[in-house]
Amino acid sequence: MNSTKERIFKAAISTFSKSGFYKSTMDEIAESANVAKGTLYYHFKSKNEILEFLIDEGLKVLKNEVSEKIDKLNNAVEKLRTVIFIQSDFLYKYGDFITVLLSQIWGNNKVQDKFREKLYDYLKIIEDIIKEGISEKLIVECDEKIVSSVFFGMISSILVLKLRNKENFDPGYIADNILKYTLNGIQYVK
Amino acid sequence: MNSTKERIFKAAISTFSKSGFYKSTMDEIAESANVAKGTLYYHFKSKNEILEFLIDEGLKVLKNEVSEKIDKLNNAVEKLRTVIFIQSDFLYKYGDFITVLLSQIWGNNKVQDKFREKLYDYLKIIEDIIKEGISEKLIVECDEKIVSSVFFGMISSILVLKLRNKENFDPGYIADNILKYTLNGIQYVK
Amino acid sequence: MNSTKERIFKAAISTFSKSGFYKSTMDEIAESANVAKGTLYYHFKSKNEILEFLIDEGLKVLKNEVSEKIDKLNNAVEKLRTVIFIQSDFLYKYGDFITVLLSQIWGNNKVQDKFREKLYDYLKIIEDIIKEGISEKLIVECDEKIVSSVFFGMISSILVLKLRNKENFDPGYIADNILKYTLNGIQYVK
Amino acid sequence: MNSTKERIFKAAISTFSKSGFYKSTMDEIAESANVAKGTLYYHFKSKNEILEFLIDEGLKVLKNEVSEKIDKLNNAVEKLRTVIFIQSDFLYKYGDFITVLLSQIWGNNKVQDKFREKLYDYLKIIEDIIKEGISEKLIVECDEKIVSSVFFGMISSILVLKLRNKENFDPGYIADNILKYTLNGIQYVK
DNA sequence: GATGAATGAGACTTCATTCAT
DNA sequence: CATGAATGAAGTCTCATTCAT
Repeated sequence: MNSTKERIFKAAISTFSKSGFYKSTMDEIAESANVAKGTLYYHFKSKNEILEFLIDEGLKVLKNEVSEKIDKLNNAVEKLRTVIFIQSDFLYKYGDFITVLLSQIWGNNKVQDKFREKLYDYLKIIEDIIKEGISEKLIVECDEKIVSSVFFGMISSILVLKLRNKENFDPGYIADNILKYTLNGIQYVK
Repeated sequence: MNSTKERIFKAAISTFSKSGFYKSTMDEIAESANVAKGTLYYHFKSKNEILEFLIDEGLKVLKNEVSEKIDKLNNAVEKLRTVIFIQSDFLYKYGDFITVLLSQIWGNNKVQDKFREKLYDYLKIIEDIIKEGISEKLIVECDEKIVSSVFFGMISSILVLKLRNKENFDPGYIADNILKYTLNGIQYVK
Repeated sequence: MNSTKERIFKAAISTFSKSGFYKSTMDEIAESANVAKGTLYYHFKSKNEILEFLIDEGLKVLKNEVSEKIDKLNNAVEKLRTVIFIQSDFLYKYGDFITVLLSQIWGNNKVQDKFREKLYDYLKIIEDIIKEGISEKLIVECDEKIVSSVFFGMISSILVLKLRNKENFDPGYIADNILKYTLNGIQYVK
Repeated sequence: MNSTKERIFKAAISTFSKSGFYKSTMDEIAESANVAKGTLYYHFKSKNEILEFLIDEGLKVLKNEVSEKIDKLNNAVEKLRTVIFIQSDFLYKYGDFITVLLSQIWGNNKVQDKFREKLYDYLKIIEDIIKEGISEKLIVECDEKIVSSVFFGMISSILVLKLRNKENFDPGYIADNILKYTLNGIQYVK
């Protein structure tokens, strides 16, 4: 990615996250990227394509971070621990991207369907870990579709927390706690 | 709420959920409500105000359903069970509303901040249940802000599931499973 | 004029003067008159008709005040003195009406042409006084069309003054001075 | 001012003058300027800003014409003579602009207040001439605020005359006469 | 590669007017 | 006489996109 395109990319994430995709204008993105409006169209076919590119890249980074770290581990519980930590850390580092993602995957039109498909690829990684954990008897028998969705829901949870507690948001603390509840449950057992 | 305003209200939910808030036009809403465009403006000041009204009403219904059922119970675990069930059922019945809500609460502009504030009112109900459970020793010591956010994240989880499995989405089954994992955790204990 | 129509009439003058004819809405007028919007249409055919009625009435009052006072005088200079004083006083009492009038008589469309025609009727009164004064050798030979127009221009002058000096606008002082300059000129003569 | 913006400027004066500011539409202006509607908004933020720009420019030209000619003269009476002549000539050349101006300066809303402020800058030039004339004993002691307002009122007078006598409007004749009456008064002196 | 003036479809909104009550 | 809910034509403005330079 050459430097102009990268500047546009970053400007777009920041702009979309601040104002949302629809309220962001090509003018804003161009200004924020310090290029002329026409330049956006030299690097991207359309505003939609910027969004698509952005979501592709973001999910690619997330998937890579997860895959990389997970491959070195050989215990499903450790892997899930890692997933939770990475998600929390990712949101800490790339909150703007998550904001854009979460604003765009609901709804039933084509673009949103496409984005969700990309998301499912990520969820499959989690599903696989869960299946592995079940067969290893480290995780209880459960519906892996539901559980992987719950893992995704955690991203929403963490973003809600972050937005609620802007000043002191500690991704490590969050991850630790969520992990504990997820593995052990919250019910008190005598 | 007189009948015209109600027709507009319903048309708006359906339209926003189908096309998203920004891609929905006042023309579409008017047509779907079978009124003239001007009539929308007789009952609402602006498109934004329709959205606001819609989110207010939706969250009010959700809060009422939860409060009503919860007040009859006197056990925090039972209450959380109920919350999960209601959330799942609510999403089954009013998926369109949830779609609109989840598309609008991320981001940092004024309107979204306002919507999130309304959401926090709902989360406070859950926080209270958790505090109650902790003091009753039915729930383990935990950070109630995090846990209540996780409970909200479940709404996202369930919507992801519903969108993924359009044909056979069974709110009872989902609720049962999520509840089990939430209370007992997913780690296998010998 | 029954009481409802009169309330509308007064509300219209005040509203038109505050916001101008085009920015005033029937809603505003109705609210200011404390009647329902439909009631306006019971008493007037249209918004334009309200304006027309208002200008007709206003000019009628001005013409009457002038005619009444002038008929008792038998000296053209005294008559002009009276015209100036009445104009100044009228503007003091009915500034809102003058504001509306002065905003509506320029331009070339039909309505404005019509309003100007009504105004010319007033100017003719002044022309006649001037002609009378010339034949009586009280006033120098001059073009009475020009001079009567100048007398009208004074209304603009006085409104400008009033708007500039909101706090202390003294119609008597203004009238005295303008009269002096008009009769004697402003050039210093040895 | 580049050529597109200038075309819009001229189209706007002509359109506003024909139909008045409020009845003129952006469509009309665009068509008259031979540009697309969007182009108007590329060069001006809003319809109001076109009006503002137009009034600024018009008054600037008037002030410049007056200042330029006046600076060469060193006699207050000659200066006033020049003012009257320029006003009359300006109205002959740029009647459309004067029409727009006179339709917009009455009333009490913000925009009109702003326009009047700009007008006062012009009146101050006249005030200064009058003060000068008084100190030179060329002009009688008088209230310069009133007299400068009267000079402005003449613009209204002349426009009334022009509108009344469309076919034969001779700015030189008008100026000569008004000047005579203004300096010497209209009262016959033995 | 980059620019930015120009475009025009289409969005939101306003508001005078109507009409059944 | 009076009301006010409903209308829809028409206006202002936005903005993604194009294209000649």
